[in-house]
Amino acid sequence: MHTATANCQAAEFLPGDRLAVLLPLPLAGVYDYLVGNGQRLAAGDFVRVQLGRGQAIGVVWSAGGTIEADKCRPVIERLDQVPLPLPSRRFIDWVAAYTLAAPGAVLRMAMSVRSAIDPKPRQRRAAPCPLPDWRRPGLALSADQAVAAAALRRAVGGGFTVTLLEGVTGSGKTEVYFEAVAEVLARGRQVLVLLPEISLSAQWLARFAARFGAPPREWHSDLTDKARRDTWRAVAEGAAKVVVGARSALFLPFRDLGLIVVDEEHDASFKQEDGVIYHARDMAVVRARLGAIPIALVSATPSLETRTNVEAGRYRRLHLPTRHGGAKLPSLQLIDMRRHGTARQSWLSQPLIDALTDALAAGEQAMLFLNRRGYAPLTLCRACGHRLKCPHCTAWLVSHRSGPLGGGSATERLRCHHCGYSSPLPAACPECRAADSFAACGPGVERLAEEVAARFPDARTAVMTSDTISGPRAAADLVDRMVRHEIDLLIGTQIVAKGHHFPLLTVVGVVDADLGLAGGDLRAAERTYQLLWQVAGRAGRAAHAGHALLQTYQPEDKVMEALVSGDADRFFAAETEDRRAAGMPPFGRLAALIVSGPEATAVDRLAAELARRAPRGADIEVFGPVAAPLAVLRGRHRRRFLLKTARTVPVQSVLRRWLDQIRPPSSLRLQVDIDPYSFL
DNA sequence: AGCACGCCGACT
DNA sequence: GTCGGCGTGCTC
Repeated sequence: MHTATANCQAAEFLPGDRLAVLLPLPLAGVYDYLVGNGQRLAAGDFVRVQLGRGQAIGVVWSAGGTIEADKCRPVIERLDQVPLPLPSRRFIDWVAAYTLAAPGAVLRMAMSVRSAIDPKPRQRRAAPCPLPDWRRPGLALSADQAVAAAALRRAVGGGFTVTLLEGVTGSGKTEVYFEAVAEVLARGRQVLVLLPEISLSAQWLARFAARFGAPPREWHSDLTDKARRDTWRAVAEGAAKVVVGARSALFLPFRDLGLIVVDEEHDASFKQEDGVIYHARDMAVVRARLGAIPIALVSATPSLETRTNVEAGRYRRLHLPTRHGGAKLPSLQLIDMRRHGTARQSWLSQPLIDALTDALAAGEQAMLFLNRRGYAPLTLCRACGHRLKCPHCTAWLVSHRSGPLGGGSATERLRCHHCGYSSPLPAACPECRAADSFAACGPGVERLAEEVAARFPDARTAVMTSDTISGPRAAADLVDRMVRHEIDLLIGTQIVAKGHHFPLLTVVGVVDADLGLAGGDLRAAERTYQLLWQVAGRAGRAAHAGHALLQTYQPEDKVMEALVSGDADRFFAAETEDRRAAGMPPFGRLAALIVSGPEATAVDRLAAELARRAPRGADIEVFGPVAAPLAVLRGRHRRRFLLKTARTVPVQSVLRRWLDQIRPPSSLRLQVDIDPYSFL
């Protein structure tokens, strides 16, 4: 572990000194180098060093001394680049220690833009960007909003605090935290706003520009190299004042960060599931603490973890209980599918059809939500019952009948949603050779669109999924078409649940409200509640009353009852008690260990060895090994362990002691997931 | 992550 | 007989 950063303030390293350089590579630790003649170096400096036969750019981390001086090579040069600030360095160390990732792998996330750091790739100076103007007046705030905004403004400049800003959909949370943003800008410091699915937030960007007269800097995977380089440098130099980004923006080298906002803090996409596995919301709180700055967690349906922190007095809570501008929350109605069964090849019940008919007749818009991409989730052979499966994963192939951009090309393809495998529908059953024997089972959004087209031939419909949206522009286009009422009925996956605002949308139908409840992981109920509440909240955000209709086969389920009653507090209180009783997070700790490799026997052998050496203790339980639910993924066989401990157990050192005894053959991978959210 | 070294198939 | 596949191992 490398946590030596904090004690060297502005210590200078002089020629002949040994120093530790962190390289943005998944190495076990820092590498030692010598300060060369005429060099003066300090922690945080970007330096070019020799590594093997080649060169690499790294960051001076601390004093060296782990390796004999005669093995050390001199630093080639110090790069003319703003040094990586201390809070960023401490954050990298902290994340590495917490996630058990190599520190260099974490640094790599902070140095993702080589061309911004290395002067060798030619680059022109970026043109200056217009700055957000905090002096512009904001929208008029309601009394509730004004109280919350004043409290958030007071938090700015007051050191580390965590504030939950909770408010129903449409209550104007964004305008409230914009006031805190204005306060930070007035003080000349920087702001980071984390959003899930940044590429789909054109409406957020428009609101920001309307409030501050200039766009924020964006940070996400769809950026061009040039935009990425310009923004990275502007953040490092302090010229970029507001950055809105996906989770990786947390690792930008902010020169003087003054506030972090995590919008939709409950959103599961803040959990990074590959590479360095971390939860951006939790790490954002750590980043705020290390920077001694406030952080606001914003949500209509805060996570159970955040609610628990509020109850324990660790976080403060600001609440916006009503919709802004007098809009009413939608009515919410369950449709008991045991009574309102549908005809075969049909997924819309009569009450939902009636509601859609009424909305369309009134010139309003409707939305159908089904969290399943493609045409049908399963294709089977009518002759022998064979199910078409992915050759590389333990998963059914999903049939897709639309072209990649939603065009209705007639060719049917089968796709694996886990590995990207794709093939045409075979001419005959690979098992029994029967021809033309395939039957599509169950609905995806494409098939739902087919039913809608048959039932509402005059309605203008569109399907919104990651398959029909190729990038931020396509998403914005579709949202615009919806806002301009060029679409009557929008069909979509959870992409449509995100914070879009459609004034004419009055009816939301959830085709399969039970979908998220299967599988029974510890957050299934919570997640389903949050998702369905968010989807329902799309309805009736302006002058018109909204109605949400949820088709369910288990209307007596606690989630469904909570949604109809609107009593979120009681639902979360019950969930919290369940978690407390079971010693589950946030009252206990979980870590997952996943062994994977191309050969099942080798994977099992390593898993057995891990099981033999599993940690024991009063407050420690180890479950496994078991085959992962996705037993084979991308051709790799997978076995899982789950480590469950009391809150007081230092789970990282337990894991380290466990794993240090084992040297896995290089064809096998051992993945640690601290605080797992996915149990696949 | 690169970039080596290292043993087994199709070519000038 | 070589050129070259990418499997494993190291870089201060």
